[in-house]
Amino acid sequence: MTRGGGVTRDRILVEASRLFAERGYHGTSTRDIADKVGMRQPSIYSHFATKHLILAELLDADLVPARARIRAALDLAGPVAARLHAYLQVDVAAILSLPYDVRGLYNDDVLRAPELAEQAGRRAEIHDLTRELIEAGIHGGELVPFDTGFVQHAITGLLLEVVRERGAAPSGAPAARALDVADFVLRAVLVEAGTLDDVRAKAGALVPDITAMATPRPVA
Amino acid sequence: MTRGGGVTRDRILVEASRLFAERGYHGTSTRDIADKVGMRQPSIYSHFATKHLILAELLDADLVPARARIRAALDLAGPVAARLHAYLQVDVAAILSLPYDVRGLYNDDVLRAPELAEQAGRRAEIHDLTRELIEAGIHGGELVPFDTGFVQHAITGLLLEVVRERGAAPSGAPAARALDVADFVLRAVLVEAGTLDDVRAKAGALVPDITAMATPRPVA
DNA sequence: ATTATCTATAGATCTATAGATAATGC
DNA sequence: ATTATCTATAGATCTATAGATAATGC
Repeated sequence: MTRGGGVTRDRILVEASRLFAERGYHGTSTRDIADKVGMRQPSIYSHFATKHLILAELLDADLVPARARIRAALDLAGPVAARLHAYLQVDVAAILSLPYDVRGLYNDDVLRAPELAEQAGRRAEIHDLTRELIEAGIHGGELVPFDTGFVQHAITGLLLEVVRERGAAPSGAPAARALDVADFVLRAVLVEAGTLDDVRAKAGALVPDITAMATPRPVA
Repeated sequence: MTRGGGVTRDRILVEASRLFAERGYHGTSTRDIADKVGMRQPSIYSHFATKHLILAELLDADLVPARARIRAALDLAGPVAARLHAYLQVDVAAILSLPYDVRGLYNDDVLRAPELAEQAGRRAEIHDLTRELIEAGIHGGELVPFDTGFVQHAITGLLLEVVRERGAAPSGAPAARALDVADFVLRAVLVEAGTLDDVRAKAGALVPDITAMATPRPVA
């Protein structure tokens, strides 16, 4: 079949993501991937010039929309608490809905490879923007003055662990877990515990905005 | 030198832990480790029968005391909130004080290897006991009824991320970050936000108990 | 006599390239 | 004419073992 619309390419990405999650990037050979797809090992190279580029594309599938989401949360107006709550909901739901198994993507060791410097940079940028949002909330007195870096790491840790919990398949009902994460973080950092219901209500109104701002317009 | 008291063996463990953190277990060769220690690659095998056993020993250095800590927290009497707060403090401080670079140890993919089944079992046991403590707190009305598994994953994610934040060297003042983690989690799960100061005070009193119960008696 | 190191190497990988073959598009 | 696959393979690893050598303990 010629011009299959990238079906084989997509299958390589899906199977590679599963194997990376199962055995890690270094523990997965191009032969392993080819076997799962049902082709010979060198045929992988008809679709990707190097093994690193497979991982880079998987990372970008998560990182590029994730960066758009945190930017959207920063660009919106209104209380930080509601924007943070909405951002977390949208972010968790989006990650849990990806067609790939993202569990193996964020092992720091792999991201430190020079071939993935661009992706590492994107991730650092997301973390910077997250700290910026938290800092605004602390400065405005809405959020408890934890160390900003600590809160960013806490959020990252929560996201990674929720991803590990989901397992291989995209989650059927990610909304419930997304709300758990948003509630957990806001309960931890909100100064006025009594305002959580209000924060949730305002956040609910912002969710469509963030989703819309972070959804790339269809190219075709 | 004969009978060096295991100095070389210890150096292998330290250097291996750093390399595993930097490039991952599969991305680190026994030659890489030997180079750092300053010996030839096969000499590693005078101290460890297989490469997996190096990782197993590093994992156990964390897992065995960690299991003792969560057991201690479960065995103590009194409110769950204070015990959970104390446990988190002691646990974070202990992990941050380990002489190894623990960042690379808990990538799920490596733990799934059959050679590390024993360590995977220990880790699962720690997670079970953590869920048990949380469940007791929810049942007693002290903690918000989040999904127990979610809270356990949240704690695990926080711990892993704090470890990544610390970097390669054992942290000089782990107590501050330990308190951050304990506060963050308790704020997130405590029903009565106003009782946090009281929880902290009670937890402070429990810290020495957990530490004592989890410290193995010197064998010699 | 025991222990830790060394050199040399077997045997099994792994990534990536070269070049042939077959199938579709124009 | 273009594209995706295949077979074959180069060249570089990687783990682990065999067996020699040197240094200390008794």
